[in-house]
Amino acid sequence: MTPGKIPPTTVQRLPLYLRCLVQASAMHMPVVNSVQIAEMAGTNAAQVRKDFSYLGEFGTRGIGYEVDSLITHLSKELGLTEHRRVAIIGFGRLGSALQSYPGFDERGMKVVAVIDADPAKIGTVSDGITVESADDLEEIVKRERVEIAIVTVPGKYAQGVADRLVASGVRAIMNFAPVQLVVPEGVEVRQADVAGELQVLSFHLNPRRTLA
Amino acid sequence: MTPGKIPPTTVQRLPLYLRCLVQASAMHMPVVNSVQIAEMAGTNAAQVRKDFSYLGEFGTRGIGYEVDSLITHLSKELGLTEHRRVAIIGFGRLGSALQSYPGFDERGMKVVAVIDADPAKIGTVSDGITVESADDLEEIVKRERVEIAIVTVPGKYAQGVADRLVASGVRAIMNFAPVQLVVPEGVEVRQADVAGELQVLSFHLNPRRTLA
DNA sequence: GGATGTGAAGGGGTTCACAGCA
DNA sequence: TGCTGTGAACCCCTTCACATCC
Repeated sequence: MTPGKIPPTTVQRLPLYLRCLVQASAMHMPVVNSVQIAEMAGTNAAQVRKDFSYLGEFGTRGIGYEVDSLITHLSKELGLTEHRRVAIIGFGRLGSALQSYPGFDERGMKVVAVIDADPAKIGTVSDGITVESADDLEEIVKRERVEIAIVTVPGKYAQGVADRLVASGVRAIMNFAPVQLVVPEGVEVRQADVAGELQVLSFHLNPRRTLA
Repeated sequence: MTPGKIPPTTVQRLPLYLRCLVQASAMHMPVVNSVQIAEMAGTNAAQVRKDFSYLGEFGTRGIGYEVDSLITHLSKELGLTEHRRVAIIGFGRLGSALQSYPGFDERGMKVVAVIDADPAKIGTVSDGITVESADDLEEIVKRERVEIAIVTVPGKYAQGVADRLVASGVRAIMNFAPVQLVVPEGVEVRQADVAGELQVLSFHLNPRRTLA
């Protein structure tokens, strides 16, 4: 198939595949087939092949996929050829936990700015990065060429922060505040709602009628 | 429609609706219609009505939905009539950030145990809860009647922890480690992968062919 | 009149099954 | 032979449009 359009559901699985392939590479497996990838990723082989086929023809019939080459392809597809420049807005417990998360660096993310509104935090240094004032959000975003923003401010401030981020040119936001952000066309938001996820789990705990 | 089976996609939206309704209640709106809910939730009115219809007939034609009554229904459906008993396994930065997250209590979750393997942390008290040893995981889970476990241990320990949780009777796990957990039928896992989410955002930043 | 509840239509995503190629 | 790549079938979810009821 000619690479052209990639279904959103496929995009969502790409990071998972990438993780599995890196793992395979670390285990010195030069080649893997779709069945093996499916096992690692917890899906089925047909799904894996279909997903990869949207990106191009990377496999060899009768053999499988060359791991390192596929890692390169996926990384390129995900825009991870160089680290993405990330800002964290809101340096509370969650924000600081995220800043020091080692998985970011390993997976193509680089935190380049940390912003908070609390004067007691502003100016403190954490992991080599100085916490800066929310007042200066716009110039910080531009100065650091921020590509992705992680919002961990209290819910009532989240929309305001998002508006300023968008106005400053940010086109990708990960929101941990439990509010639905409204953003213009062309800006991508992903919502993280831990309490909501736990509520979904809670649903399944109920002794109930079976699902559809 | 006779309540019977609820599509997984609908279940995933229930926490969102609940949040919106609580907000509407706080704004002293006694009744809302599907258009208003859709606006708050960022979906469309047909979706809202269809979702609610899986749960029963809660609305009044020509009027809309009585907010407080709908909150009660949704809470019941999500199994939140009393707080769910949650354990946090892995008291690193992320685990401790989650423990002190006020949104849990507001939304039906109660952290009843915190477990870690680090002797330096064991015995310390945080927010009224004593950090206990991972060695005692099984008895802690049973003693506290843990219903939902949040796993924030390093990736290489996550599967082992999950196995022990399942063996102790836990049937709902929220996993923050970047590994795919394998669990028996009947155990529900939700995967939180922040780096993966950022990679999805990164994909959308690429100047590229349009999506399907 | 007005908004719900719901069959029916429409659109995607997943799975199947096999053609195609090393 | 063996595994990929993919059209087609299948299934589920979303959206539409309207009958239904307050």
